[in-house]
Amino acid sequence: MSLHHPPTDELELTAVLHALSDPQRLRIVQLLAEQDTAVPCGSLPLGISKSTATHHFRVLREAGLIEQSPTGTTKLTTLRRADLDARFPGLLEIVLASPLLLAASASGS
Amino acid sequence: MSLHHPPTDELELTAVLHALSDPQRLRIVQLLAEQDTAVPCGSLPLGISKSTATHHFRVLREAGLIEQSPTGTTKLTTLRRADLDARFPGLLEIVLASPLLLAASASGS
DNA sequence: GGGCTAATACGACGATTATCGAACAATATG
DNA sequence: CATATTGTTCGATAATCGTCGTATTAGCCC
Repeated sequence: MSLHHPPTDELELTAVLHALSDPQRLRIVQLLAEQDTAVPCGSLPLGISKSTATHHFRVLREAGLIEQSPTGTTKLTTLRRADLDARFPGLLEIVLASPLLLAASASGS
Repeated sequence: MSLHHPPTDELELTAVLHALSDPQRLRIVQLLAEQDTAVPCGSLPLGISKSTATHHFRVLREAGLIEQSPTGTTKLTTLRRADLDARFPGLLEIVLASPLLLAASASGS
Protein backbone atom coordinates (compact mmCIF):
# COMPACT_ATOMS: atom_id res chain seq x y z
CA MET A 1 0.00 0.00 0.00
CA SER A 2 1.99 3.00 -1.22
CA LEU A 3 0.44 6.41 -1.64
CA HIS A 4 1.65 8.44 -4.55
CA HIS A 5 3.21 11.78 -3.71
CA PRO A 6 4.55 13.74 -6.69
CA PRO A 7 8.17 14.74 -6.36
CA THR A 8 8.77 18.39 -5.60
CA ASP A 9 10.29 19.21 -8.96
CA GLU A 10 7.20 17.79 -10.68
CA LEU A 11 4.66 19.87 -8.82
CA GLU A 12 2.48 21.68 -11.35
CA LEU A 13 1.28 25.16 -10.59
CA THR A 14 -2.12 24.64 -12.22
CA ALA A 15 -2.73 21.49 -10.18
CA VAL A 16 -1.80 23.28 -6.97
CA LEU A 17 -3.96 26.28 -7.79
CA HIS A 18 -6.85 24.04 -8.78
CA ALA A 19 -6.57 22.04 -5.57
CA LEU A 20 -6.65 25.26 -3.55
CA SER A 21 -9.56 26.75 -5.50
CA ASP A 22 -12.17 24.50 -3.93
CA PRO A 23 -13.57 25.95 -0.71
CA GLN A 24 -13.51 22.61 1.08
CA ARG A 25 -9.96 21.87 0.15
CA LEU A 26 -8.84 25.36 1.04
CA ARG A 27 -10.40 24.82 4.42
CA ILE A 28 -8.59 21.52 4.82
CA VAL A 29 -5.28 23.20 4.04
CA GLN A 30 -6.07 25.97 6.48
CA LEU A 31 -6.91 23.54 9.27
CA LEU A 32 -3.77 21.51 8.57
CA ALA A 33 -1.72 24.69 8.72
CA GLU A 34 -2.87 25.19 12.29
CA GLN A 35 -1.55 21.81 13.41
CA ASP A 36 1.92 21.30 14.78
CA THR A 37 2.10 17.66 13.75
CA ALA A 38 0.59 15.30 11.24
CA VAL A 39 -3.00 14.51 12.11
CA PRO A 40 -5.50 11.78 11.17
CA CYS A 41 -7.82 12.66 8.28
CA GLY A 42 -10.90 12.12 10.36
CA SER A 43 -9.79 14.45 13.12
CA LEU A 44 -10.48 17.57 11.07
CA PRO A 45 -13.98 18.98 11.62
CA LEU A 46 -15.00 19.28 7.98
CA GLY A 47 -18.70 18.56 8.17
CA ILE A 48 -18.75 16.56 4.96
CA SER A 49 -19.15 12.86 4.27
CA LYS A 50 -16.14 10.63 4.75
CA SER A 51 -16.08 9.62 1.10
CA THR A 52 -16.07 13.25 0.00
CA ALA A 53 -13.26 13.94 2.41
CA THR A 54 -11.31 11.04 0.97
CA HIS A 55 -11.77 12.51 -2.47
CA HIS A 56 -10.51 15.92 -1.40
CA PHE A 57 -7.50 14.53 0.44
CA ARG A 58 -6.61 12.62 -2.68
CA VAL A 59 -6.72 15.75 -4.85
CA LEU A 60 -4.54 17.60 -2.34
CA ARG A 61 -2.06 14.73 -2.17
CA GLU A 62 -1.79 14.28 -5.91
CA ALA A 63 -1.30 17.99 -6.39
CA GLY A 64 1.53 17.81 -3.89
CA LEU A 65 0.01 19.89 -1.15
CA ILE A 66 -0.12 17.19 1.53
CA GLU A 67 1.75 14.12 2.62
CA GLN A 68 -0.13 11.14 3.99
CA SER A 69 1.49 8.31 5.89
CA PRO A 70 -0.51 5.23 6.85
CA THR A 71 -0.34 4.66 10.61
CA GLY A 72 -2.40 1.75 11.83
CA THR A 73 -5.92 2.21 10.54
CA THR A 74 -5.46 5.93 10.04
CA LYS A 75 -3.62 8.27 7.76
CA LEU A 76 -1.48 10.90 9.36
CA THR A 77 -1.68 13.96 7.14
CA THR A 78 0.47 17.03 7.00
CA LEU A 79 1.17 19.92 4.66
CA ARG A 80 4.24 19.71 2.47
CA ARG A 81 5.21 23.21 3.45
CA ALA A 82 8.92 22.92 2.70
CA ASP A 83 8.36 21.32 -0.69
CA LEU A 84 5.74 23.85 -1.72
CA ASP A 85 7.96 26.71 -0.61
CA ALA A 86 10.85 25.26 -2.53
CA ARG A 87 8.82 24.95 -5.70
CA PHE A 88 6.58 28.02 -5.42
CA PRO A 89 8.28 30.29 -2.89
CA GLY A 90 5.79 32.20 -0.77
CA LEU A 91 2.65 30.90 -2.46
CA LEU A 92 1.27 28.87 0.43
CA GLU A 93 1.99 31.58 2.96
CA ILE A 94 0.16 34.15 0.88
CA VAL A 95 -2.82 31.89 0.36
CA LEU A 96 -3.01 31.19 4.10
CA ALA A 97 -2.73 34.89 4.85
CA SER A 98 -5.44 35.90 2.39
CA PRO A 99 -8.92 36.96 3.40
CA LEU A 100 -11.12 33.89 3.47
CA LEU A 101 -14.85 34.13 3.64
CA LEU A 102 -15.16 30.53 4.73
CA ALA A 103 -12.82 31.05 7.63
CA ALA A 104 -15.18 33.63 9.01
CA SER A 105 -18.21 31.42 8.50
CA ALA A 106 -16.40 28.53 10.11
CA SER A 107 -16.01 30.75 13.17
CA GLY A 108 -13.07 31.13 15.46
CA SER A 109 -10.23 30.52 13.09
CA MET B 1 -22.86 48.10 -22.75
CA SER B 2 -21.23 47.81 -19.36
CA LEU B 3 -18.84 45.03 -18.39
CA HIS B 4 -19.00 43.81 -14.84
CA HIS B 5 -15.81 44.06 -12.85
CA PRO B 6 -16.06 42.93 -9.22
CA PRO B 7 -14.94 45.54 -6.72
CA THR B 8 -11.58 44.88 -5.12
CA ASP B 9 -12.96 44.19 -1.67
CA GLU B 10 -15.23 41.52 -3.14
CA LEU B 11 -12.56 39.54 -4.92
CA GLU B 12 -12.78 35.92 -3.80
CA LEU B 13 -9.62 33.92 -3.39
CA THR B 14 -11.16 30.70 -4.69
CA ALA B 15 -12.40 32.44 -7.82
CA VAL B 16 -8.98 33.94 -8.45
CA LEU B 17 -7.22 30.63 -7.86
CA HIS B 18 -9.68 28.80 -10.07
CA ALA B 19 -9.28 31.32 -12.87
CA LEU B 20 -5.51 30.89 -12.69
CA SER B 21 -5.66 27.10 -12.55
CA ASP B 22 -6.57 26.69 -16.20
CA PRO B 23 -3.49 26.49 -18.42
CA GLN B 24 -4.98 28.74 -21.10
CA ARG B 25 -6.04 31.38 -18.66
CA LEU B 26 -2.69 31.27 -16.92
CA ARG B 27 -1.08 31.83 -20.28
CA ILE B 28 -3.34 34.79 -20.94
CA VAL B 29 -2.38 36.32 -17.62
CA GLN B 30 1.28 35.73 -18.36
CA LEU B 31 1.05 37.35 -21.78
CA LEU B 32 -0.85 40.31 -20.35
CA ALA B 33 1.82 40.69 -17.68
CA GLU B 34 4.39 41.25 -20.41
CA GLN B 35 2.49 44.18 -21.89
CA ASP B 36 3.08 47.76 -20.87
CA THR B 37 -0.39 48.91 -21.81
CA ALA B 38 -3.88 47.52 -22.27
CA VAL B 39 -4.08 45.41 -25.40
CA PRO B 40 -6.90 44.11 -27.62
CA CYS B 41 -8.09 40.60 -26.82
CA GLY B 42 -7.33 39.36 -30.28
CA SER B 43 -3.75 40.56 -30.23
CA LEU B 44 -2.65 37.78 -27.90
CA PRO B 45 -1.33 34.70 -29.74
CA LEU B 46 -3.42 32.10 -27.94
CA GLY B 47 -4.04 29.58 -30.66
CA ILE B 48 -7.61 28.87 -29.58
CA SER B 49 -10.93 29.74 -31.11
CA LYS B 50 -12.26 33.25 -30.61
CA SER B 51 -15.30 31.97 -28.73
CA THR B 52 -13.12 30.01 -26.34
CA ALA B 53 -10.98 33.08 -25.81
CA THR B 54 -14.10 35.11 -25.08
CA HIS B 55 -15.06 32.53 -22.47
CA HIS B 56 -11.66 32.65 -20.79
CA PHE B 57 -11.50 36.44 -20.76
CA ARG B 58 -14.89 36.46 -19.13
CA VAL B 59 -13.77 34.10 -16.35
CA LEU B 60 -10.70 36.22 -15.74
CA ARG B 61 -12.73 39.42 -15.65
CA GLU B 62 -15.39 38.08 -13.34
CA ALA B 63 -12.75 36.75 -10.99
CA GLY B 64 -11.23 40.20 -10.90
CA LEU B 65 -7.95 39.45 -12.62
CA ILE B 66 -8.43 41.67 -15.67
CA GLU B 67 -10.10 44.89 -16.66
CA GLN B 68 -11.66 45.27 -20.09
CA SER B 69 -12.63 48.57 -21.64
CA PRO B 70 -14.51 48.70 -24.95
CA THR B 71 -12.62 50.82 -27.49
CA GLY B 72 -14.23 50.93 -30.93
CA THR B 73 -14.76 47.37 -32.07
CA THR B 74 -12.14 46.02 -29.68
CA LYS B 75 -11.69 45.43 -26.01
CA LEU B 76 -8.56 46.80 -24.44
CA THR B 77 -7.55 44.38 -21.70
CA THR B 78 -5.13 44.76 -18.85
CA LEU B 79 -4.29 43.02 -15.58
CA ARG B 80 -5.75 44.52 -12.39
CA ARG B 81 -2.32 44.33 -10.79
CA ALA B 82 -2.87 47.02 -8.17
CA ASP B 83 -6.24 45.65 -7.10
CA LEU B 84 -5.00 42.09 -6.88
CA ASP B 85 -1.98 43.18 -4.89
CA ALA B 86 -4.19 45.17 -2.56
CA ARG B 87 -6.49 42.22 -1.95
CA PHE B 88 -3.98 39.35 -2.06
CA PRO B 89 -0.56 40.94 -1.55
CA GLY B 90 2.15 39.18 -3.55
CA LEU B 91 -0.03 36.45 -5.01
CA LEU B 92 0.10 37.53 -8.64
CA GLU B 93 3.84 38.19 -8.54
CA ILE B 94 4.47 34.73 -7.15
CA VAL B 95 2.27 33.07 -9.71
CA LEU B 96 4.02 34.94 -12.52
CA ALA B 97 7.40 34.01 -11.11
CA SER B 98 6.57 30.34 -10.76
CA PRO B 99 7.89 27.63 -13.07
CA LEU B 100 5.41 27.18 -15.90
CA LEU B 101 5.56 24.23 -18.20
CA LEU B 102 3.39 25.94 -20.78
CA ALA B 103 5.66 28.90 -20.99
CA ALA B 104 8.45 26.62 -22.13
CA SER B 105 6.23 24.87 -24.64
CA ALA B 106 5.03 28.23 -25.94
CA SER B 107 8.67 29.02 -26.66
CA GLY B 108 10.45 32.28 -26.23
CA SER B 109 8.55 33.73 -23.34
C1' DG C 1 -11.34 -16.06 14.47
C1' DG C 2 -14.72 -11.82 15.75
C1' DG C 3 -15.36 -7.04 16.56
C1' DC C 4 -14.13 -2.32 15.98
C1' DT C 5 -12.50 1.84 13.71
C1' DA C 6 -10.64 4.62 9.98
C1' DA C 7 -10.41 5.22 5.35
C1' DT C 8 -11.32 3.76 0.50
C1' DA C 9 -13.64 1.99 -3.68
C1' DC C 10 -17.59 2.14 -6.26
C1' DG C 11 -21.56 3.70 -8.61
C1' DA C 12 -24.58 7.25 -9.24
C1' DC C 13 -26.15 11.96 -9.79
C1' DG C 14 -26.61 16.72 -11.01
C1' DA C 15 -23.87 20.51 -11.99
C1' DT C 16 -20.13 22.63 -14.07
C1' DT C 17 -16.52 23.28 -17.44
C1' DA C 18 -13.54 23.97 -21.63
C1' DT C 19 -14.06 23.68 -26.38
C1' DC C 20 -15.83 24.46 -30.91
C1' DG C 21 -18.32 26.45 -35.18
C1' DA C 22 -22.02 29.15 -36.82
C1' DA C 23 -24.71 33.02 -36.37
C1' DC C 24 -24.94 37.36 -34.53
C1' DA C 25 -23.92 42.09 -32.53
C1' DA C 26 -21.16 46.22 -32.11
C1' DT C 27 -18.25 49.54 -34.14
C1' DA C 28 -15.84 52.01 -37.76
C1' DT C 29 -15.15 53.47 -42.51
C1' DG C 30 -16.07 54.81 -47.30
C1' DC D 1 -26.10 51.97 -47.33
C1' DA D 2 -22.36 48.01 -47.80
C1' DT D 3 -18.23 46.19 -46.10
C1' DA D 4 -14.78 44.93 -42.80
C1' DT D 5 -13.14 43.90 -38.23
C1' DT D 6 -13.56 42.58 -33.47
C1' DG D 7 -15.71 40.20 -30.11
C1' DT D 8 -20.11 37.78 -28.28
C1' DT D 9 -23.98 34.61 -28.10
C1' DC D 10 -25.78 30.27 -28.80
C1' DG D 11 -26.16 25.40 -28.99
C1' DA D 12 -23.82 21.34 -28.67
C1' DT D 13 -20.43 18.05 -26.88
C1' DA D 14 -17.55 15.32 -24.02
C1' DA D 15 -15.24 15.51 -19.99
C1' DT D 16 -14.73 16.73 -15.44
C1' DC D 17 -16.20 17.72 -10.87
C1' DG D 18 -18.04 17.67 -6.03
C1' DT D 19 -21.15 15.09 -3.46
C1' DC D 20 -23.34 11.22 -1.39
C1' DG D 21 -24.46 6.39 0.50
C1' DT D 22 -23.20 1.73 0.44
C1' DA D 23 -20.08 -1.91 0.39
C1' DT D 24 -15.47 -2.97 1.06
C1' DT D 25 -10.68 -2.83 2.65
C1' DA D 26 -6.98 -2.31 5.94
C1' DG D 27 -5.24 -2.46 10.40
C1' DC D 28 -5.55 -3.31 15.30
C1' DC D 29 -6.96 -5.67 19.49
C1' DC D 30 -8.95 -9.38 22.24
